[in-house]
Order: sequence, then C-alpha cells, then structure tokens
Amino acid sequence: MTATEQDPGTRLPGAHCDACSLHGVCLTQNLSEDTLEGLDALLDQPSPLKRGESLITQGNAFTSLYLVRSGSLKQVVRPLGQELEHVVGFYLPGETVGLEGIGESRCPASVVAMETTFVCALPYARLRELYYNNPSLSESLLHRMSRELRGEKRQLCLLSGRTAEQRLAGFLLGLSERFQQRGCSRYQFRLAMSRGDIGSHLGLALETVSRVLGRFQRQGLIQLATREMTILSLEGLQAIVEES
Amino acid sequence: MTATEQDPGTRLPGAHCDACSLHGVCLTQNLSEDTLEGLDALLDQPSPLKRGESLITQGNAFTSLYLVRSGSLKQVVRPLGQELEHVVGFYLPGETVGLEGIGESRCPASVVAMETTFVCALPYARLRELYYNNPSLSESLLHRMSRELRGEKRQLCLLSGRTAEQRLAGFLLGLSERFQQRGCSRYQFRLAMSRGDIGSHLGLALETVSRVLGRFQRQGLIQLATREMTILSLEGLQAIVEES
DNA sequence: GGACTAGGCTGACCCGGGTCAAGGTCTGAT
DNA sequence: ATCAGACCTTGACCCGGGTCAGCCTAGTCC
Repeated sequence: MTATEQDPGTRLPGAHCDACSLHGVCLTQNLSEDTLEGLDALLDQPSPLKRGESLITQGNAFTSLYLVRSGSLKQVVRPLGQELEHVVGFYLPGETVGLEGIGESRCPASVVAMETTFVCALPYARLRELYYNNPSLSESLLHRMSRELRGEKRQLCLLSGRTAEQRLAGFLLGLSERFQQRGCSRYQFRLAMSRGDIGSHLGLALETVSRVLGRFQRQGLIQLATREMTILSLEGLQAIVEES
Repeated sequence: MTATEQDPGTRLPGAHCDACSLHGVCLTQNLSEDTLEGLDALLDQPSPLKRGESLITQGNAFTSLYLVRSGSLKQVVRPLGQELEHVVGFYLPGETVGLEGIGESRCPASVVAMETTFVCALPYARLRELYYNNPSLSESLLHRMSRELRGEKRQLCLLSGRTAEQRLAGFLLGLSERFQQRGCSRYQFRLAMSRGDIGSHLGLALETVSRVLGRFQRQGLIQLATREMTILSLEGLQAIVEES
C-alpha cells in the first residue's frame, strides 16, 4: 500500500477506535478498554477538509486536539509582527495535531490541509475530564508530546549549519521513515507539499529545493516525477546526511 | 536581582517545594497540597554540577527528570552517525530538564552544566506512580511539555531563512524574556554560554556571532563586556527581528 | 605573580545558496 | 478540449556568512 491509496480510515459513526486501521500508530494505542470507550464517546468526525482549508487558525481559541485519519496537513506559524509565514511541521495519518496549544487559550500556529483530509476531533475540555480519571490517557498524551519534542530537536539539528543537500536528504529520510511506520512503502510515496512548503520548512528557497532534488535525481539517489517520489538509495541519502 | 546573584534555591533537605524561591516558575506550581507532599517525598537533591559536567548523557538509560534550581545548562545532540554536536537548547532555573526522554528507554540528548548548577532530581518511575493518582501533576507535565514545544517551533522560525542579525536579535530577546519571567532583570544578565554554543544553537559560525554582537554594540543596541550583557534597546532588537 | 589555556576578536578570501527573471508543466474548472 | 493559475525548473548574478589564520584577553592553576 502506498500513501496515496490509503483510504479514509475505517471508523464509521458508532464504530470504535480499536476497529480503526490506524489504531496501531494513533494516540489511541495502548489505552485500556474503558478509556477507549470514553474516547469513542467524545470523539467527533467533522466533514473532510479540502486542500488549502484550515483545521486550526493561529490566534483562534484553542478547543480541540485532532487525529489525522487520512490525508496530510502542514503547520504554519506567522511570528507576531512579521508577515512572513514559516512551515514548522507536517502531519501524516495517525499523528496528533494541536498539542502545542495545551495550556494556552489561543492556538499558537495554523494547521492547513495539503490535500483532502479526514480527521477525528477531540474536544479538549472533555478530553481533560477523561484523562483526569484515566491516567493511561494522560500518559499516552505525554508520550506523543515527548515524541514530537524529539522530532523538533531533530529538525533543529537538520537546520543548524547543514547544507541544502544535507537538509533535503535528512528531510526525505525522515518522511520515508514516517511512511514506513504507517505501513506504507518506505521507497515510494507522494509528496503532498509543494517545493515552497519544503523550502520554508528547511530554511531554503524553493528554487534551491528544486535544484537539489534535480541533482539527487541525476545522481541516481531518487526518481521524482513532479510529486511522485521513489527513493532509489536510502544509503546514498544517509551518506549525504552524515558527511560532516 | 540579576541572574548571577541568584542563590541556589532555598529548599533544604526536609524542606518543601512550596517554600522554594522558584516555586512560582517551576513544574511544581499549581499542584494540590498532597501532590506537593508526594513530590517532596520522591525528590532528590544531588550534589551540584560543576561547569562542563553532564547531568544527562545521550544514550544512557532514561531514569529521571530534573528541575533547575540555580545555574544553567545546555542540551546537546550528536545525531547518530555524525561526530558534530548541536546545541539544541538552554535551561534556566525553574525549567524542567529531560522531558524529551519520556516514553523512551534511552536519553536522546546530553545535558551539560555551563556553570555551577544545582538541580532537583525526580526519578521518573516514582513520578509516574505519583501522577497516576494525581492528575494535576500529569496536567502540569503536559503544560510544561506543550510550552517547550512552542519554544521549539519559535526556534525553528528563528532558524528558517533568517539572517545572522535576526537570529541573534531573536535569541537575545528570548533570553531577556526568560530572565524576566524568573524575576531577574530583563536588561542585564550574564551569558553563561560561549560564543560557540550560541553559534551552534543558531546555526552560525562563532566568528559570525562575535562579529554581529560587535555590530550591535557599535549600533548602541547592547553593551557587552565578554559575557556581561546589557540590553540598551529592546525595541531596536525587536525591529531587527521583524524586518522581513 | 606568572604562565598556560580556553575563549574571544578581526581581517581576507571565497563559495553556497538567495534573488530575479523567464519559460515550461500540471491540474482543475468551464 | 481549452484555458487560467498555481506550481515547477533552469539560468545568471551576487552577497551573506563560512572558513582559515593570526592575535588578543581573561580566567585558572601552580
């Protein structure tokens, strides 16, 4: 199964999280039976987002966390007093959106769909009630958050003093790993984000992204038709990341 | 009170968190009376770290969280397969160290004292028992972590496509704000980190850090004697950050 | 107090990647 | 099928900041 073929989850109204095809990678894994039932009860499935629609708008009230069921999103920050926007992250199916708003009244970043995207919504007030009585749920949240923190530190290393080639190689390897964790091919996937989004995320101009991807292709490391990515040499990309 | 004058906390063996001078900015704020007592019981105060000593070593078993009582530390990551180290964060008094290890068996980063530093240690296994029965504690952890996540996103924006001057101005403003939150002067503080540490954190060569700080000084934005920093114009620094 | 060392400053050089510009391609709507 | 607009590619130019080298300063240990 490639990323593009993934269907919008298997959960229907009235169905249960543990029947969802993403259960194994989602926030809901490793929860006790009754905690899962509690989650099922508060969980909402809003209508799908179309490409470009916002799931979360920076500055709006923080109300909910979201679980990606299918599709993908980008997180965008517009630092106060600046008009330039930065893409600070991407979300794939099974990932938890909105964690950085916990404990705040306003959302510190926007989250925008990059393609048709289905999510589950968890109203935070009710989620909070639930985890007050189900410590396994708060532990799951802590683990998710800790993982996201590790991802950010990794991203900081990728941005700090690395060449354009190293950033892009690292980015592709990271994506590849995340697709694999979701049961998709590690070698073939569709880039839902534009060159501009990738550049903003990696601190590069979109022209540089385009040029470097072209170079990778000429070197036989990848095969890229617009947004259809095939990785031909994980080792080659890894070698680029590792060169000091 | 300036950062350098800060004494090593007021908590003595047998004393209580709520008597600590940092209680207002620490993980322990907003906890119920009995949760605090539980924390007091499991909390250990190891002997102080000297400059250069490691509190946490990357790859070692994850066992504890730490609360900074006085002094400061840097978090350092050596990505696997690379010999270069990246400074991914700094910790000031009241901050919580080790959150990115939660849910992992090994510590994903090292944490090293930049000066003589006192910490409180929270063995995670016992902390976990405690928060299983005290949801206000898990909520405090969630809030800390969410805050750290917001800090990392902010850092990503600072690194992504910004000039050396913007990065340094943003860095100084961030430090200034953190000192102020700790009851220290917003305008005067001691940089515990070297130019090299700052450079690594901001993705700049240490020579560039030195040059830009010199330029800021000549422009009358700051006054800097080696590591004694005085900010003369917060507005001026802010203007630099905001210019597109 | 003197010497050793880590850390900091400054200048010269140069290259990676930003910017601007022009043309090509893909996709969805009519 | 056609068209418009968003997205992508490629080339030319140039500057910010990395690198290398040399010197200076401050803190530390005898």
